[in-house]
Amino acid sequence: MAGHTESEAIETGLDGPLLLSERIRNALTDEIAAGDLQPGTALDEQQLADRFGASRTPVREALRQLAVSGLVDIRPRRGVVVARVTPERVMDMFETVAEIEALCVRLATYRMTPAERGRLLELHDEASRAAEAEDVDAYDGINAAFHETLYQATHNAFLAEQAISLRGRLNAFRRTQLRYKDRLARSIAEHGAILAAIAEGDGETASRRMRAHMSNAAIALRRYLELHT
Amino acid sequence: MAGHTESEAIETGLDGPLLLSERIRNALTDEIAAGDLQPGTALDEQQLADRFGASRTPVREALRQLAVSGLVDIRPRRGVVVARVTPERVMDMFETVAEIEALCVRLATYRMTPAERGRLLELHDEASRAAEAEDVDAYDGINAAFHETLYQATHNAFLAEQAISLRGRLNAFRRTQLRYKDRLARSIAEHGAILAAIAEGDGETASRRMRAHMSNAAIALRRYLELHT
DNA sequence: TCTGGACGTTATGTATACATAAATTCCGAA
DNA sequence: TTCGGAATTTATGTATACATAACGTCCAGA
Repeated sequence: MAGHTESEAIETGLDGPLLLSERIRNALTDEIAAGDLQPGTALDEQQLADRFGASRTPVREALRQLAVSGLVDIRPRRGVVVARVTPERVMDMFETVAEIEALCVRLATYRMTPAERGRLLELHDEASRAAEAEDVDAYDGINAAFHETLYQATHNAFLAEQAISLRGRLNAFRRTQLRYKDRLARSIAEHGAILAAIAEGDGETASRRMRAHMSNAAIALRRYLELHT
Repeated sequence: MAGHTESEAIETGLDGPLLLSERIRNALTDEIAAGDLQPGTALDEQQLADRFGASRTPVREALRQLAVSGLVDIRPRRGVVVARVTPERVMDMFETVAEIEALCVRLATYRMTPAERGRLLELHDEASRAAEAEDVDAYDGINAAFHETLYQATHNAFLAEQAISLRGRLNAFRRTQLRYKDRLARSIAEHGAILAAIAEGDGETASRRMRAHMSNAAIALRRYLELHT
């Protein structure tokens, strides 16, 4: 993929060791995504600087960038906190991602190369095996690859970037959910149905099925949120 | 609108005078969007600091945030330049925005309140009058309001934010284009067709028409790009 | 004249210092 | 004891200073 990603606009990926501010940004992103830094947590600049063995300057830069991504809230002169999102907002995000995914599938159906189609089938097989082995982590990884392959197959680099970015932002808030055993199997089945529609070249059907697929995940998520808040 | 916008995550909009870094960010955003700062232009930190009567620190913060938004490219230790986008990328962006708009219209059709529907019709009338008066600037403003009203009418605050943000990013690159007289009239007609579908509650048709509407604008843009590059 | 490398210059990346607004604490009055 | 406000403290916002990598220049050699 020739297109430059959001992050590449800063990192370039070529110039050897990352800048301090970049390393801090990545670390904080990971920690927020993993839930190590829970929503509402205050982020003290000096404290973070000490932790990373840096001064406040690169820490500040990292925090400002995280704010643009929506991962933290900055209240001028009142500090930075990990963004606290309401369940309604999470559902809004989920619906948005679902619609974007549906959109990507539709475009991808009409534009993907045979190689990309093959890659999707391959990933689907891998996912099935991971599901049978009940290896949830492996499934998660393959699942992400499946979706990202779809994004790339739209042959719209910008859209793919947006989709990846959105998916990442959602991940940051959907903690350790969706580990129900039957959800995994159903997810596989739903992927299969989507692939079938793609194989027939029916982008509209594929799109509808993807929306339903994401919607099912959202319903599971809503149940989770109602239980654990 | 209760939802907090991307930028509000930083500005809050309540705490009186904006931070220096915010003012600089806004100013640079406007200048890039207006084309005063052309793609490829190198942005010297000290120079900008002098211009804004500030030190390098807030300038740097502003530049980092612009990089996350994709308005500038930062190459570590090699400086900041206004993002140079290829025509292909602009077309990718345009297609993405078109699909998002189509998506918004579909959701909005099924969810908008009578008040929102009335507001759309009102804006449509205003736009018609501006078009007849050939007041392009007024039309631009009303047009933006029309689209933003549609975003809000999805009743998905996150999606609305994304749509506004994407539209803004596209604006930043589509210079002083689309001033063909007939394009304006056709744009009005297309809006009318979209509204008609909305009135009938036919979200799918409204969505298709919006996609076509944006596609027409994209075609005009492509012609412009091919001519002026 | 052209190529290549060393040197000097410049701008970025980071650290530190200072100003100021917000939060906290403490004290006095009711 | 409780409430209100002033003083103190703390952390953010900004400025400045320093280290270093990238760039340009200049000169030597072919």
